[in-house]
Amino acid sequence: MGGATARRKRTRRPREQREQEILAAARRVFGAQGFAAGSVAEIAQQAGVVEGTVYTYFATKRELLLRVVTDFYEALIRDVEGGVRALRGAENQLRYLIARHVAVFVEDLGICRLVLSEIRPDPALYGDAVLTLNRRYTAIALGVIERGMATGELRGDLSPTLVRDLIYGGTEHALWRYVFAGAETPVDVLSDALADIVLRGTLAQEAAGESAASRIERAVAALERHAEHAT
Amino acid sequence: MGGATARRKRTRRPREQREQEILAAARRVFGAQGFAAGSVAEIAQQAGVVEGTVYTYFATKRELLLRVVTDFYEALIRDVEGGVRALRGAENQLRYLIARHVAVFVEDLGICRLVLSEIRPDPALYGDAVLTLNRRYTAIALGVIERGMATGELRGDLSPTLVRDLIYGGTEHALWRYVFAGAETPVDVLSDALADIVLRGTLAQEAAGESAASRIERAVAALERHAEHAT
Amino acid sequence: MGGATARRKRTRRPREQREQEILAAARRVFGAQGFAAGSVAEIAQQAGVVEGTVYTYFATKRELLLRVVTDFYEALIRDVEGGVRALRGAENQLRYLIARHVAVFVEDLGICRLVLSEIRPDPALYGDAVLTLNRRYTAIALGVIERGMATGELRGDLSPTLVRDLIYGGTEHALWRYVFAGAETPVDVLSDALADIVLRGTLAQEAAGESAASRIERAVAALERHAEHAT
Amino acid sequence: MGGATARRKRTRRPREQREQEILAAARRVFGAQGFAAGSVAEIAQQAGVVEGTVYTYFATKRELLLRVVTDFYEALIRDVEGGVRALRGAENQLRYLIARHVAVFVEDLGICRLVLSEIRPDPALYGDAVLTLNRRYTAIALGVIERGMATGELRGDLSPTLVRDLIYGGTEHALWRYVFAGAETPVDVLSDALADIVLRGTLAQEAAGESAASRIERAVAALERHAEHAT
DNA sequence: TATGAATGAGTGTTCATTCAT
DNA sequence: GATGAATGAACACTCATTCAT
Repeated sequence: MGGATARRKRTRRPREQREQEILAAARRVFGAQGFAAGSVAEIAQQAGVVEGTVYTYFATKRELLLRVVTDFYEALIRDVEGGVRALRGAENQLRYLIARHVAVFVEDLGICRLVLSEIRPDPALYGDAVLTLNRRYTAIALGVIERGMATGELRGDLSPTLVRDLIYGGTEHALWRYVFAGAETPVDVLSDALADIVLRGTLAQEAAGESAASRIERAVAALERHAEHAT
Repeated sequence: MGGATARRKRTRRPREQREQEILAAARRVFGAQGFAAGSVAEIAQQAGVVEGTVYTYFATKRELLLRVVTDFYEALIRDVEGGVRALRGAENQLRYLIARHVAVFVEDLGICRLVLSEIRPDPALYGDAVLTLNRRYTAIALGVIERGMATGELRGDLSPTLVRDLIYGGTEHALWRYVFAGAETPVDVLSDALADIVLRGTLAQEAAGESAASRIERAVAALERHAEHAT
Repeated sequence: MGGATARRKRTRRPREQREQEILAAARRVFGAQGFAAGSVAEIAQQAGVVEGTVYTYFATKRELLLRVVTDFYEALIRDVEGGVRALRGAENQLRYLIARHVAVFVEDLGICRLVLSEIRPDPALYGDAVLTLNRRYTAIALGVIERGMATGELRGDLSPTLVRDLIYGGTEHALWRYVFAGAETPVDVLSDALADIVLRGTLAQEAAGESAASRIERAVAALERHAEHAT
Repeated sequence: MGGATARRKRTRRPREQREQEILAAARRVFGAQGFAAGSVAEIAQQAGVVEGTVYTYFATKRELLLRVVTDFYEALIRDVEGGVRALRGAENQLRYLIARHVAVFVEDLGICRLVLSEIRPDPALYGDAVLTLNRRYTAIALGVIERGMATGELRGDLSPTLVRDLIYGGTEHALWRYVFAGAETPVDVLSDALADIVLRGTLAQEAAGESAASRIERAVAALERHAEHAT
């Protein structure tokens, strides 16, 4: 009729573009609702296609999920590797890595939750692909730590992998609190505090009267904590 | 044997005992497959009863899950609180807490995975009961840290909650590696190493004491950043 | 122990009395929730016995229902037969029957709804027993009508059964409106109005200027209608 | 035939047609067994589809029911309104309405039973949609009655809604007898007889005109009763 | 006789996947 | 290649009834 009701033009798009639209929709849906709860029907709808079409691009729901996660990880790794290369010194680099990890968690909470809560615990999903990507991602930190130990900037008597686990695990754990509380995450403050613990430890220096600097620092830290709680 | 279908003998047990059998089955099934994937049908089968019977003991699948988790947490808390009371000194107590956390993770991986991956992210499951229990559990570490800071045994310029997050998060992260690798977890070695990092930090001593100047600089910078946020 | 917690004395009651308690509970439950929705479990609980006990008194849920209905009908019939015998004249008796029917509907709405909505439509429930009772009940009206026709007090050219159907059906239909509206039913007014229609019909009298009486009557009826709508 | 399980050929039909097939099946099943007792499984089977297919057309069993009833009512209302328009005079129109009501009850007993016995008593089913339709249907009779009273063709001293209740209620009641007896319903005879009673009443003429005195007495008594209630 | 734990067939509903068009 | 109607197996949950105690 050529009437008002927009008769959807059978949009013929390049295959590549359609695929990206479906991936974007899947990322939104999986991020918001998780893998199990997010339905293929909704992904199709958000991508502006029909359910069956999704299956011409991705053989199964699982495969679609893995592509979403893979794409996410690869962009992240590319980005972080660049960032590390631009810095000098293990401490600087570790502080950057922690800050970046905190930031990505806050920005892409949905995907992070997806990986941690649904993919990682499920052997059927957490296959070689994701495992490899995760290793590549955390290997960045591992490299930094190992080089820091080699140069003597970091203590050499600790397991590098454990240090790395502490960084990522501690970060995630700390972030959950903000997520559950529904509070705005103080990204910078949190990153610094985490880095401090990992780098300097929690034991008081044995040497008494150590330094004016540390006393000032302690005062600042107390100030920060106070401010943190006040907000 | 010989009969086509093993006609279940209708057995009768004290209520308390049946309940425990169902709880044990639920713990196995939920631990192995998770909450969503674990079916009531399988729990019933493993408990040696019929599906309907499960519902005479627990009103919903969710309620059954919560009982499983509650029972688990309460035994754990009782145990850990006793352990901490028996020790003196923050370092000793933290080392014990880390070791115990590692151990429980290894022994009850299924339940831990369940709590971390399914209950915690889902507001419908993560209700007051589990929230309270989780707080009680992590509050043990928090108390140890705060007392350590008060006595001066631990550095007082760190956020106690962050230290706690680092302990639990780092532990969990480190353990996943063994889980995925299917490797036997070296509980003692791992516990000690984690404790070392948290307590002593990763920076080499020279670096830690490097220069008053640089530490003042960093402290001021942090102060500045924080002031920006506050305005 | 003899403790505070009232250890329920194994109440040993005469069989007859237990049966009455169960019947009373069943009447409440079926009346409030209907046959399908009312569960044997709840009836047992309200009767203060255990599910299995119900089945030592009544073989099936259906049988229990039928006893409830039977008891209800028999008391009703006994009562109404007595009432009719005490009156003289078909008109008086019909007015009484209508008023009584309206009243029982209002007082025992639950049971009436049960009979009309669940028993009557279901051949499996509406067996000989209820059918017979219903016939006995409506036969009272039938007898009145037939005797009225025989004496000439009522028009003889109408089907007695149809007149009866009109009385009962019209009453029920009119009452539903109040039930749905949740309004207090004006029992007396409604009874009279129904009786008027059945007895006098709706066609205007052919004879003009018939009577001062009918004009007054009409005015009163209009007044009533007005009041009815105003509340 | 020969095959162990009749492997259903996957057929494809225009959406509209499938929907009608499912609606027809639902009408049969709900009509025969009621809403609660009729299962989606059987509807699907009778429609020649699989259970899941039903849910691609109707979101819930309840929605399917409402469509069945809505479709039924709308066709009925359309038909009856046309019929009334074609006639002149309140008596003629009422006779037509009664006859039509009797006929529809006989033809669509299942649906009528459904509406009266399951939908109307259940607030969850008897929502706005059905309520409105039912009002539209009975409003037709109401309009006829009111117009008849206005023109003086019908007695003006009766409540129009009560007259309507008598028509519909009496009709329904009378019909149950035939239904239970399993007898062929004499539609025409029944319609005429019902109309006679409603229109002319049952009192013999002498009685109807018996005495101005007694009628005045009754009217005054009614007025008194009503005044009591009003205070 | 009374108990109440146990049964098991049944319910409506969901959704990843397939395949005729 | 794209479609979307159709599939079918699975799920949590209910409840009248049975029967070992």
